[in-house]
Amino acid sequence: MKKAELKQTECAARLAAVEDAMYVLGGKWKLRIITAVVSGYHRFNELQRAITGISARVLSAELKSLELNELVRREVKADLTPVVVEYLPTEYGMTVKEVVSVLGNWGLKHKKRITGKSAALIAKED
Amino acid sequence: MKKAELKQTECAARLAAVEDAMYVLGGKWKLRIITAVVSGYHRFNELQRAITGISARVLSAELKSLELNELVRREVKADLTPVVVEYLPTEYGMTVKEVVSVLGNWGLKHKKRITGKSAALIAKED
DNA sequence: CTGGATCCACTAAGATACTG
DNA sequence: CAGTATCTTAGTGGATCCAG
Repeated sequence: MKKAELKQTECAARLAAVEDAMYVLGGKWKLRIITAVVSGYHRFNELQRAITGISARVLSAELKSLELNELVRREVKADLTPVVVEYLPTEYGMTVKEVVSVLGNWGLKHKKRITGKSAALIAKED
Repeated sequence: MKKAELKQTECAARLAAVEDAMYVLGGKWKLRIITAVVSGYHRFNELQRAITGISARVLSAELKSLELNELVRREVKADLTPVVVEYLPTEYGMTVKEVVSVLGNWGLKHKKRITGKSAALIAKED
């Protein structure tokens, strides 16, 4: 395999990794939910109130996904009624902070660059 | 405004910035296209061949979006037939490299962590 | 060759109602 | 309280044909 081909392969692998990350963290709600959990909202209905606009259905699905990826931890506090369920942050979940930070910084810079210059962020009413 | 409220505001602003970034870079194709352009594919059909699976419609739309955000530059080489159009990387487009890098690293680590442990990246056949 | 136009399929997500 | 079930809607992307 030649050098150029190696480069191609590396590049594809990087892209695949990026897509994995997007798959786990992307979408409309995942980061919001992680943030909320980290911020101290632990109960289901608490989260639904904190995250304006999310439906129970979606919140439920997203929490399951985050739990599978070990970004939050689900803990049943009692098996008597009323059942108390808590979603707690994991130490691993904290590792997304760096990602969020870099992404956020770029987004901020980009907005400054583009705002007023054109309608680039158009159709995404700020 | 109290300290806690300030924190909330900051947090919301960060999230908004992250979402802006996601909006500009996210989706199925944007990063792929940027990568392809940076890698030396400049013509429309060249890009379509390089990016396996993309349709002309989507490529066209994505390129417009990227151009609006100044991540690629569209240049018409001749106004005679056959018209030659080139999509070129901008220096600004290079600033996404850091983002891609961080995202990619996290994605890679995450895959290693999760693979085999569960079906977490499930339904996303690798 | 470079796309625009049209039509269609798929999926994410909203609304609402309901169960243990 | 903590979800699930069902229905519906909106956005995204694919396929195909067509025009400059």
